[in-house]
Amino acid sequence: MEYRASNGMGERPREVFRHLVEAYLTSGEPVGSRTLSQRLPVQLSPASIRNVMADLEAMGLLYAPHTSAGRVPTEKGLRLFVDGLLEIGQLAPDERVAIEARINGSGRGIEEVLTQATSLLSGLSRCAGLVVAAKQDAALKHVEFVAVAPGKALVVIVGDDGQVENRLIDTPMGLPASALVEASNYLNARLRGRTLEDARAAILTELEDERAALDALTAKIVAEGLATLAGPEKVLIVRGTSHLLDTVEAQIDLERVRTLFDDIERKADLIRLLELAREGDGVRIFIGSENRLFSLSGSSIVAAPYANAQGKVVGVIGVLGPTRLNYGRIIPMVDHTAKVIGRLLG
Amino acid sequence: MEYRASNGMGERPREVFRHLVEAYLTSGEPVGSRTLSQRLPVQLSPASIRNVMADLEAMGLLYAPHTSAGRVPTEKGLRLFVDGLLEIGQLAPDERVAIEARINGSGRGIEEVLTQATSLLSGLSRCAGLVVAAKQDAALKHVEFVAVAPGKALVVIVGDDGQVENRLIDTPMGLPASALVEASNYLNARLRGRTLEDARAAILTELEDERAALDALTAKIVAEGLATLAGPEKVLIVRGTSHLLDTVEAQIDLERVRTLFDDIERKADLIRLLELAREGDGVRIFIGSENRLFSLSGSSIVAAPYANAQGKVVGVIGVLGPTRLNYGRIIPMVDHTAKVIGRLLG
DNA sequence: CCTAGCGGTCGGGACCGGCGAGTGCAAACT
DNA sequence: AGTTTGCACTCGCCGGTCCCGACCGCTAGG
Repeated sequence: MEYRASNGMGERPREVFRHLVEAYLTSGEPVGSRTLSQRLPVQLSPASIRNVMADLEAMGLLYAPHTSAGRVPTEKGLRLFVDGLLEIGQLAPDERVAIEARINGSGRGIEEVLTQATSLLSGLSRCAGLVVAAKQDAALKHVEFVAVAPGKALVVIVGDDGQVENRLIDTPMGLPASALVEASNYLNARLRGRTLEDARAAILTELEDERAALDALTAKIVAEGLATLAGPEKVLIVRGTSHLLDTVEAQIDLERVRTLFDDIERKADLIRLLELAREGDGVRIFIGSENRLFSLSGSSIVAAPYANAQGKVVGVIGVLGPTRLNYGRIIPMVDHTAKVIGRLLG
Repeated sequence: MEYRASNGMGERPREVFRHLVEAYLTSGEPVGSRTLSQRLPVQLSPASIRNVMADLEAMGLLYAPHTSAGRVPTEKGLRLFVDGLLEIGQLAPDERVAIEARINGSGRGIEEVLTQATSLLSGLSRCAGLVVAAKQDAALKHVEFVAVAPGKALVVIVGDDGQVENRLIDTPMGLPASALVEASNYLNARLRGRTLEDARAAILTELEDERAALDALTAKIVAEGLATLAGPEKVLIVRGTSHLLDTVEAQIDLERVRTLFDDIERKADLIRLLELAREGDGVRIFIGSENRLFSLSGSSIVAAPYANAQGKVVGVIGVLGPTRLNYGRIIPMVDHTAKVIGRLLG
């Protein structure tokens, strides 16, 4: 009569698997049956463990780099581990304090806070730290057109979060100053408190239907201003990349690290990947080549979204390291950092 | 009767030295007397060359990593080489074309142009590419104060080069809108066409002397606006860092590369170093640990300032790689890129 | 169902010797 | 005197061998 867990594994295999992964995570080397039998809480001979491991290997959770080496978890195995078996540690009190102190202590600018948080995370986790701050869908507070030269005007957009954005647009020659003022007023009346994406479509259709009480020139300015606001710009901050060279694996397979650096610089793929972490509000974990977006051969990402005062997700912060990283320690770390940032944005 | 050059070296030693460095630069390995004797245009036996090399070693220009290895130039030797002995090659026509096409073809935004140029440089030189764009002393075109919330105003500064900058300032409660307009007008009248640094001191003293025809409130705004404009902000763009892992040396001495990455991220030192390249208008070269600012152990920087239409230096572009890089090829490359950028800014 | 033991496999580290590149010195050459 | 030749010596590197330790799978026994 045996207890069967939902994942279709008996109690013993599960325990063996869990300890194997934990041992692997700290050592980075293949784990053999002997080591495991010493480590396991229940008394179990190496031979029995070998049998269990053979089963696990058949399930695709483990593999042996070569005969007569220990076993290593596969990506599938790691996934199972983090999904079900991982016991998430408590954040060490000193780390908790460090995070709060350093983040609260940094300057006021939002970008500065994020930079601080990232480099802190990278330091604590000894991985690369990442932040994506989406500039796009913050609610708007104010829009202003400023003439800067004949035929040129500047659109200044101030977000609710204090973020400021500006674009240069071309204006028709001989545009009266009043048109700019009018355009500003028109947009401010409609945009305030809404997100850009939100308002844009509505205003554009309104303009097309000529329901707006604007003269042609002003309407043109408004349209042009809106168009430039389209760009879904994201900013990506990366810190502590040098940690990517720390691991033993990196020394062997330098080529992999090279492509990783290139990917980070290209950044587009990385941003797209991190965007996936926005859905759902917990920590998300991407292991190895689970997704095609990013050639993270042998790398994992642990990322958590952070929200502003209105509970709206405005960005993602996380950590990038080898698949073999201390998930139990890093997950609460990322989680807590995201929360602290969220609190600070409120 | 022997010809003696100004650097206190005979003709033969100089030739030997030059060829040794060139050989080293392409191979990266210590160069022995036999190899050199084959390479040298004049017939000379290995033994004679050994004698010459012994002299050069005594002068501190060469050193042998161990007995019975070839010689390698010291930093002092490299310095001498680039200063006097280096024959600067012509830029290959296809490279010239590539540079011009890619830079001219990129978008209009100045930052985008620089990013393109940097990643191009990094690609061609197979090193990391660097740009420092100084935001500070572009001439100003327009300044505007925009009220965004009670007690908050935005200062928008538009530079001659189209660069836009903004800062949030606190304003006294109950500030009339007219004060902001007045402040804008006041500053525009005085700032236009001058650089920030230029105008700032003058205006501040004028304010203190109360010579300005402004009411107290407006004066306060102007002062506050000016204060926030102080920051000598620089932007650093780095591309192609993965090339730093290319060289054979890197594989051996990963630790060095690690600190290099950290330095690049910290960026402050790097910027300070690159700023040195602004003085004088040619290409400047920093070899190894010649300067204390930056722990560029084993790294060199080749950098050139670029100027705007007014001939004012507004930034520095360059390349960061191992000391052992093909100076003859890279120097004209950096030089030309800087010129193309300058032309584009005009 | 577990355990103990056996035979087999494989990677890694230590050791050794030969090879080649390069040096320095001294003697011979021009 | 400067240059070349020859020679002895020093290293670092490479490949081979050997041994050890860590594992595994299998089978027999509790």
